[in-house]
Amino acid sequence: MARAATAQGTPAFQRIKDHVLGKIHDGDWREGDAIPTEEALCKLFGVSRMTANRALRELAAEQVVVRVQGSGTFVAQERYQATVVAIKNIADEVRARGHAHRSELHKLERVRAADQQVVRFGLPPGSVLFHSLIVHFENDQPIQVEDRWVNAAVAPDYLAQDFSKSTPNEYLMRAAPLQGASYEIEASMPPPEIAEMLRMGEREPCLVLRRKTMSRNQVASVAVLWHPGGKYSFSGAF
Amino acid sequence: MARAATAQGTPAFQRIKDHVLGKIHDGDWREGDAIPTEEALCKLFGVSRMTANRALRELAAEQVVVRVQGSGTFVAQERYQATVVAIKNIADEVRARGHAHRSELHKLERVRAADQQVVRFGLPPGSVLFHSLIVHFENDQPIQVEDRWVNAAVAPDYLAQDFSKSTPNEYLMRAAPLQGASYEIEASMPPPEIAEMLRMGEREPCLVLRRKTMSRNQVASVAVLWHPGGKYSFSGAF
DNA sequence: GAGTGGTCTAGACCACAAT
DNA sequence: TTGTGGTCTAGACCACTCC
Repeated sequence: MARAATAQGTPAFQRIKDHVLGKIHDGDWREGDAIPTEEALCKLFGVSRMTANRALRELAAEQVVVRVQGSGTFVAQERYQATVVAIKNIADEVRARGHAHRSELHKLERVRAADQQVVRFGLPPGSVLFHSLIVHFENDQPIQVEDRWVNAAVAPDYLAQDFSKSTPNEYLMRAAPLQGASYEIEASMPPPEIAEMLRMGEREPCLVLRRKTMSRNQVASVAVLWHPGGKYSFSGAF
Repeated sequence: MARAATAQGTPAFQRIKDHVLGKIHDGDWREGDAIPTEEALCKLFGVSRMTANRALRELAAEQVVVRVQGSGTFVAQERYQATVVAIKNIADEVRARGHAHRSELHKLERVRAADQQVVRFGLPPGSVLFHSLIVHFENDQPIQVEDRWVNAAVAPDYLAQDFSKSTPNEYLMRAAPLQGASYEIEASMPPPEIAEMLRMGEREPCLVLRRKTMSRNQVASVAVLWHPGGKYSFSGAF
């Protein structure tokens, strides 16, 4: 009987999954090894093929195994663990801590894509972009400078938003369904303007998040988020 | 017929998923709305219940919908997007860039848990910990100081490893199956010893990753990873 | 009690891989 | 040609929710 009897109430597909996970964890089946076919598991557990199939299909979705039609099912390569930083709307994040959020709008303008932006957005030169610069405060302490360029084709009403009431993030999430994003996190010394907006000392570094978001197969927005190094960190768990 | 005919070859369960995703994307079905029952989808698409069930079950696994037994299937709350930073073994990462990796071992010692460590590890005071301090190089440029404390109960052979040949990461992955981790990313000025090991200038900041890993329901390891701000960043996409 | 999802069966046909 | 996975059917019984 496969493995020590699992709880009675456990569904059959789950018992099969547990069996396979156990074998892999115990080292009986290693990376690249073929594991029993659906047919074999049917006999071993006395279930129909659909049930064995569901177990293996779910393990494949979880990247525990790899399935090759016509060939078999194999133990997948060990996955690298991933740390997850949730991208939150900063206003929600601050309020979730029970603090007051407010923001100051420093710039809100329409610009023609210059060379640098053209590269980042992958747009024809001369396309219209919107540019905003906003400082976010938590209990009247500045915690983020949000320097953002927005593709006008994706979010045409950007300039009409009231960014004292909502954040660009909130508007963009509504206007441009997020398709994907890429980002980079780095530590760097802020230029004097940024340092001043964040009321930082001369020798304090910033934690910088650069993020590019995609919507409708175009770059929707490029944001550079500056945070005072000593007061802000990204954290998470998995 | 539900929605514009999808490609002929598309499996029925996928066509149903696409239909539901389309309705949600178009705003026809909003957060919390009930969506058609399995029965209804069976009729709409002319399929058996197992097929409609698979479509909805997979959407539930993807957190697009929430299913409540006895009640119905509902559009899930919008998820916050998550950025993913892969935790890689730094040696692999460097080699993947086609560069040479080497490391220098500065410390490798057995210590008794002092107050600070006791808190982080949740261990009884006086427990045994191992401590290592290693500098990692990419093409002879220092790119990371790895300051690590390891729970001796989880990885008893830590001191016997040859860290010129493998990294603590590699050893720990083998010795202590990873259960979970929490981390924090911040920007800060390095203390002079760290700055010297990374050959950094006086006013350059570090990108610091603090990570706690769990194994067998205990804290396995606490690592503080210092990187030169200008030369190193975390990046990813989703 | 009626409606809904959770699970399962015993077949079936197909596409693809290895031989 | 044989074995494998990919998909699907037309039923079934059960647990749970809501009325």
